[in-house]
Amino acid sequence: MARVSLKTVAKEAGAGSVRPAAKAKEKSRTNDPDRTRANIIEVATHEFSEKGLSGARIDEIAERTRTSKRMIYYYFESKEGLYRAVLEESYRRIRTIEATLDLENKPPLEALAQHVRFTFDYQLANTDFIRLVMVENIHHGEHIAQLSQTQQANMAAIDTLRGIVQRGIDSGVFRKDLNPIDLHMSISALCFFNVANRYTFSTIFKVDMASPAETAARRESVADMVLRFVAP
Amino acid sequence: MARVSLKTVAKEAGAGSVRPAAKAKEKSRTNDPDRTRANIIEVATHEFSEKGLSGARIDEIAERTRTSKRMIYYYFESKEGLYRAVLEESYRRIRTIEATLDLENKPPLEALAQHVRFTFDYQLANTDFIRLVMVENIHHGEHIAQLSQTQQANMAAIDTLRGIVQRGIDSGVFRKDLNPIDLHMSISALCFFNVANRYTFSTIFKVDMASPAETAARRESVADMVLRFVAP
Amino acid sequence: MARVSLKTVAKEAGAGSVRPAAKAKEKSRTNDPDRTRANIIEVATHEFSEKGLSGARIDEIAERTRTSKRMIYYYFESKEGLYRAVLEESYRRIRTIEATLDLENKPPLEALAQHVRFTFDYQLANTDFIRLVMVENIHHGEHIAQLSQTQQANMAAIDTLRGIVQRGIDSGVFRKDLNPIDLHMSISALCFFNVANRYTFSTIFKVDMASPAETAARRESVADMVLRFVAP
Amino acid sequence: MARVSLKTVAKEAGAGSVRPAAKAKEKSRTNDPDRTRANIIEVATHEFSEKGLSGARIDEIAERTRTSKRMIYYYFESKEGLYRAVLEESYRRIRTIEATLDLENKPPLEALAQHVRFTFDYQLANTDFIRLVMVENIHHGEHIAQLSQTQQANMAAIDTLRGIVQRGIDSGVFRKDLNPIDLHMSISALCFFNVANRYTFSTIFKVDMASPAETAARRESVADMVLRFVAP
DNA sequence: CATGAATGAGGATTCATTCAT
DNA sequence: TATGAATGAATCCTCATTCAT
Repeated sequence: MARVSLKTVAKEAGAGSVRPAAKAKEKSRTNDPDRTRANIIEVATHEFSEKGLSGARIDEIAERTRTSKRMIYYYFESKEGLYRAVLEESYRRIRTIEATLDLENKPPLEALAQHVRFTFDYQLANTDFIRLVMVENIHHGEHIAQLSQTQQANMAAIDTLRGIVQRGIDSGVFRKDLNPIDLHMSISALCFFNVANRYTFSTIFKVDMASPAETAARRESVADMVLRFVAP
Repeated sequence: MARVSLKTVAKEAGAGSVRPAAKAKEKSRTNDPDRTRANIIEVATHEFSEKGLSGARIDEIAERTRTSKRMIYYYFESKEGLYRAVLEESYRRIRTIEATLDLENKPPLEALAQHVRFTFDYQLANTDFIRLVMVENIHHGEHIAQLSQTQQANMAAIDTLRGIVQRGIDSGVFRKDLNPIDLHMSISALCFFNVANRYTFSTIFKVDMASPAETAARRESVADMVLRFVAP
Repeated sequence: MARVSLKTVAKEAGAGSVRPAAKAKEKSRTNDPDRTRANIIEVATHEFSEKGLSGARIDEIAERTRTSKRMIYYYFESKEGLYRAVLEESYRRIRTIEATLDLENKPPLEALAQHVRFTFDYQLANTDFIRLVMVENIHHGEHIAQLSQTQQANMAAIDTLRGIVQRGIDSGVFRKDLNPIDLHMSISALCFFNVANRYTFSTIFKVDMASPAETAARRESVADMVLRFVAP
Repeated sequence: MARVSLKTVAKEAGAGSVRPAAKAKEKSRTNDPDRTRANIIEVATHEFSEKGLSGARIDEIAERTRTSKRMIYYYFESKEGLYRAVLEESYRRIRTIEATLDLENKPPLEALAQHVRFTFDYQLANTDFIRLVMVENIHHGEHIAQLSQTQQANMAAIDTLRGIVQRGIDSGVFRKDLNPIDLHMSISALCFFNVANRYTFSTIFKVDMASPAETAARRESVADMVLRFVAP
């Protein structure tokens, strides 16, 4: 069963934003709107994910940016505008990534296992995204609701999954009464928890959920649980 | 298989604080420190869970209280002190509740199913608690870490579960390589997600995760997934 | 020339308030109004002298007291009332002390030297008093002005000094045009500075004005300066 | 013997900040950071000197300013930050002034007399500075200790004095065993007292220490005392 | 496009003082 | 007398946002 290595799911946030000439904080005038925007979003993504929407500070975001506070307002209008842009970009990224995995040609069981492990690894490697989702839920999803249909577009994941499920049922290796959305929710839940509740769980159960050993064991347990769930 | 009804797991927060004579906002001098404290915690629990630590406002909490802002500082010293008290109380409550379920005398499979359904229902009925856990994780668990060992004490749930797992393995109805903590994590993850990620998931997948129908179906799917997971 | 040892001018504040049975903070009910009052004043004297009138906190004073905050208001009515009582008591004490020195029977030069050294040592040993005077001057003397004539009564010091000056002039060892009040002011100024400006002076000139060596040298310099000043 | 007139030592605080067009409280947006900063410091100097660090109110300072409370925090971060800036500026000013007096070319006795009278007059004319020093000592010099070495730099006064003393000893008009720092302390003490303890002393001795007559007489007495002190 | 200065509205916290018992 | 609980009025400080250049 092919494994999707962590390298494959390398941290997405900020990927593509490698700026060779950008020495630490020289705040040189870029005059490249796209880069400026991208830089702000990159910084803001991290800040919002670390401190939440209310906890993040525009001043601090501006400071870690290659540009100034004024530009944040110029491009995003308000703190919430910036937050929405961050949210949108994070969701856009995951959609893009999920679409690149080619699982269509693998046998259903293998495809499902790979999908689960990929999801697990992706979430592990993109804690910023996971935490943004938490933040958004704390805010009752009011900002994601404001994004256009396209922007909040149904994740590619569910389509992939739907395909796998169908092929699995058709070939008789999955049970017939599977609901793809329900299955997706279970997979999400199992993967999400590891990142989202890491701190409280680690504290209460005196384990380090972020350690490689725990992580590896957990990944297999999750995959195992999902595979057992779909078996006829 | 006995079902634990929602009634059984009625919302805990505020239980015991039913004060017959307390008309809305009469703000009379109580001179009953316990009641004052409890009232503040009750209100604050809700505010923090709704808006997060940074998003909640002491002024607003005070306003919804039978007492004044000054009293919050009198009893809890600071916003963070209040938050810690809220966290502690929420955890204390769940520990108490979990300990009351009598699953020891039921056959392992039935006990496990009941435990899963209870967990699912408790979390559903106590969204404040779930959201507080999210909030605390957004804050990197720094406040729960400050509570004493006793206060962050290992949940009763894990002990219950350990017992069930042992009995299940002994009687041959569970597979032998089960890890109670791992199992607990899976159950938590599956139950938690339904409350925690309700908003983003509902928005993206155009379903109402809070609806009774969805909820009931999901509860069974979760129980099913867990039972399949432990099967030999 | 007789020296008044530091022992002779032992710290006044709190003298007489030695309470044998008062173990650290047991807050036993005293039911002895005078002792309660004295205890409050003792504590308050120190607090006001350390932090000033605005800087001192009633809560903190109460806490260091054998009694409670309520008693402070019971006895002194307000923070300012307490401060005035503290001021009054401090001035009363110095008057009492100054009157006990018997310098009348000593030759003028020796008497003056002894008086200067005593003043120097008394101030050194009673920094609380000195600092209270500073505090009162920061507040434009408005509280001492509220004390009755008797309470702000001309210090005994000036009478002693007047006597010495007269005898010195009469016996020809002092010059004739000495003004006792002016002389008193000079003596006060020279002694006061050592305690009052200790911190800024020590910091700027990198010396430790509170050290025994500095102190001893300074005492002699002051005495020398005064004696040279009165010489014919 | 040349006298340094009061005019020469005109109140320093605020010198240079004479702004012809600044009508009382027009609060127009200046966009001149230096002026804004200077204006805040000028006002704060007076407030802190009048009421002490704890007694001064940021609100009140802001109100007397051409700008707003927010700007105080913009430039000085906190009440203590503002206080430190005030302290630093006051010390900077006196250093500057002291350095401008040309006493090097005058005969030692005359130079010393002039130095003493100048010190006396400067302190009299700059009560704000004197009172700030008192305030700082009430706070145990903790803020001056936080200024950099340069900022708390040894006063120019001591260098001047050292030169005079050396010349006086060399020319035989001063006694040989003079210690410049000790002499400086005596001069400071004598001058300081007149301003610092004005209120309590005036109240107790029923004189108006601030009156021109008292002041003039005292200036001469102080000069006299110092000159007698240095005589061989 | 870009920046430092400026701001009003709010937000956490503190304090002297009073009340109920 | 004595005490813990309670309070209103400040008081310090912060934040998202806007203006002048």
